[in-house]
Amino acid sequence: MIRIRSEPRRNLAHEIASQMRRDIISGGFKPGEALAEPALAGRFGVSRAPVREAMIELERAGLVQFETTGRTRVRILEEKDVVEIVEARIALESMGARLAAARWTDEDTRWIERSIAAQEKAASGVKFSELDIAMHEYIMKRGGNERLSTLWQFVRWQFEMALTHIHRLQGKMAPDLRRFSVEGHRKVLTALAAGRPDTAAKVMAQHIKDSIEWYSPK
Amino acid sequence: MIRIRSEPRRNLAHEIASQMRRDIISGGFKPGEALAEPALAGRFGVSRAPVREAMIELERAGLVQFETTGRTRVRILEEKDVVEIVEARIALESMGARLAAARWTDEDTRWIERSIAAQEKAASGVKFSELDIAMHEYIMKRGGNERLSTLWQFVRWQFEMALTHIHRLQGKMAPDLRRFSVEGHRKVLTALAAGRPDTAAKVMAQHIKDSIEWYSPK
DNA sequence: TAGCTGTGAATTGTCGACACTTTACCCCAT
DNA sequence: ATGGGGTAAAGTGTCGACAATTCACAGCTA
Repeated sequence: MIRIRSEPRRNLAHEIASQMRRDIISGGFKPGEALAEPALAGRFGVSRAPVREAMIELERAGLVQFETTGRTRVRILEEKDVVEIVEARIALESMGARLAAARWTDEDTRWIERSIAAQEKAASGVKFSELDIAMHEYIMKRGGNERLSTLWQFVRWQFEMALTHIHRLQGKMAPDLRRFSVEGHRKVLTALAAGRPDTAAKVMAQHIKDSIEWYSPK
Repeated sequence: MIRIRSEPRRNLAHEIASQMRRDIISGGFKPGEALAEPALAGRFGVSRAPVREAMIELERAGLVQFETTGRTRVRILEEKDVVEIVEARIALESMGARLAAARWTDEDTRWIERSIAAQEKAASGVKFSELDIAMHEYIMKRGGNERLSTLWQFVRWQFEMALTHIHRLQGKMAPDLRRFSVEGHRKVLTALAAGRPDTAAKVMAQHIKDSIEWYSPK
């Protein structure tokens, strides 16, 4: 297994940040919703100190925004934000794929093949998205650049948050998207397995660009 | 002028984080040095609460690292880290230049030309580096993607921190680097002014790759 | 009814305190 | 000298408190 960070500081703040992150991404907290520290402290059964620290983590991850008055709200994602998130993904993942291609092994190929197989059998759109993201994460980590992976995590969470709303807005995922997306994954794998950095970067960029257009058809 | 964020939350924590960031980048705190909260609180004349919050900001920016025991130390940058930082810069700035090329105006061209002129007249290597970074920052912001700019800021600070040590290690900056670097800037400007996204991305990547090799000659 | 205003309630920013953990150092045995 | 153990000092994680600020809302005015 691949570990990205040595060990995060294990304290209540980090615990709370992780839980809140999951809740925000899954839509448990709605965009624009105010996050008052006393309420959250009560919810988690702690004092305000760890809650405040958790909010800073979430703000840095872009899931939450501070107002000039000090209030904290769940970040609101608009059309423009989704474009930004995808552009950031392309920037980071192109480089990630480029680096990964130079270090790719047969074991990596097998991992991706298993993932693709699972994607094809995924029972739901949500499950498919999880497998999709997990595969992209694997490639990013495989690139071996911890900073790139860390930056990518931030974008990934914002992307997942956006995905939750797109799903809610558009109902079910377009059925063809999955087939189309898997096709893209196969192309990426081919480039990676061939050890072609330039090709891998280009194919990955195209794959991300393609798949997002299924969500927001212009 | 271009603003990236609406307004940061104005509190002591943010103030302290900014000051500490400057001090760490400039080498006032040495890599590996322990940052004890009581000492910092005394130094800034505040309690530990805002100091703790500032530390979280700095950790997210990668300038500081938490140990599993809770202690905070100034991050130590090794050879491998510099490579990672440069790769991250290439990923982000290629995309930044790509986006900027699509929105470039004559006014932007004039801004860069003024910057290049100043670079040629820069009295010291440090001053040159400042102008260099400022120019790269301008292009990033000009890309119009706030997330990309925010991520870039993190990498930028780490890069500046690394630069401080390289300067200290190698003494003065290689005199030819400046001429060489300015040459790269001119190529970037040409691609931007021509409104060629692909070219701008490629030239920017090459420029960053080139300029770093001057620092760490293999 | 619509808009303004004042007042009470809620929230933030910061502080000092305390228990628990980690570190540093001294002393002793070898 | 050197290494181990124990103890004091220092540091972290969390808490509750308080002043200052912001918000919500009822009541008043036009």
